[in-house]
Amino acid sequence: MERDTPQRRAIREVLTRAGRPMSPAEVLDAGKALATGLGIATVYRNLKLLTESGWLCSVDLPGETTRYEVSGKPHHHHFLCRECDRAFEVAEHCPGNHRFSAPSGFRVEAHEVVLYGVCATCTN
Amino acid sequence: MERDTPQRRAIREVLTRAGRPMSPAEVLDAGKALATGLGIATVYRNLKLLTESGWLCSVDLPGETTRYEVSGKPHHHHFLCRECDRAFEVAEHCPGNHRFSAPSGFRVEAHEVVLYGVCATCTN
DNA sequence: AGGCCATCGATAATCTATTATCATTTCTCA
DNA sequence: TGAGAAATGATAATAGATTATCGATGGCCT
Repeated sequence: MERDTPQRRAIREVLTRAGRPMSPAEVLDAGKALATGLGIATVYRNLKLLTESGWLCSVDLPGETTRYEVSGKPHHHHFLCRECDRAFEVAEHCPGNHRFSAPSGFRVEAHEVVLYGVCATCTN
Repeated sequence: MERDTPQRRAIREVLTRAGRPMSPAEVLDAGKALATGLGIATVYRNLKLLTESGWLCSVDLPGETTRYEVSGKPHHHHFLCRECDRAFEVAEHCPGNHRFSAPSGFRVEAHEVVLYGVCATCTN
């Protein structure tokens, strides 16, 4: 059966609080504050488990390591801060799938928009 | 000085003809037809050289290995075929940088749009 | 033609991310 | 409470991409 461990609880807590996609390393760092001695292997194991169970979903950004975010959120895109290298969710204004056209013969089934810039924290 | 070798010529030829971003492995495959015995090290070396000289630019797509395309083209996005895993350029209709808004405090400096689907070749 | 040295090909080495191993700990339920 | 199995942490192993090494080759200039 699936057990309720402090480590697993910490990992879920971290991702819920953050509300943004996090890398395994980020989850480890933040998780240590909630579960002393937390190891990277445990982080990877649980990110995988939680993803398979549907609670998390993976987020790939160009040239970046895979991040994970709590699933079930409405359609949104991502913002990557060039300063702190953190990823954020951007829910506002999506041009919509149909707005992205491709040459004839090409069938567009999905799209991904990544914004780059400086986040609110790093701007100050 | 920089020499004119059959290998380097082949690599440039391949990327020019293709007109789309190619991975080192793709360049190697196609390049072998133009330069017998072409090796992967030579491909990497020249992709690096050509990128540093500005003739090529690198293209990162989510979860994909870095690709390279001839630089100097106007603003465009990329299309990744789920069938053949080839990347293409998509020049048509860009919503424009200003159309992608982010929460207040966030400064958007660039954007990347990646379309996923089935290319014209794989559709048939 | 002759020589220098950029370049080549093969492959070993490196790097980063992720997974496997294994002894130990600790949930969970009877 | 006690046993069994899931979970953990440390770390070795793996995987894929890219770079370094090195002896051999061959452009390019005199």
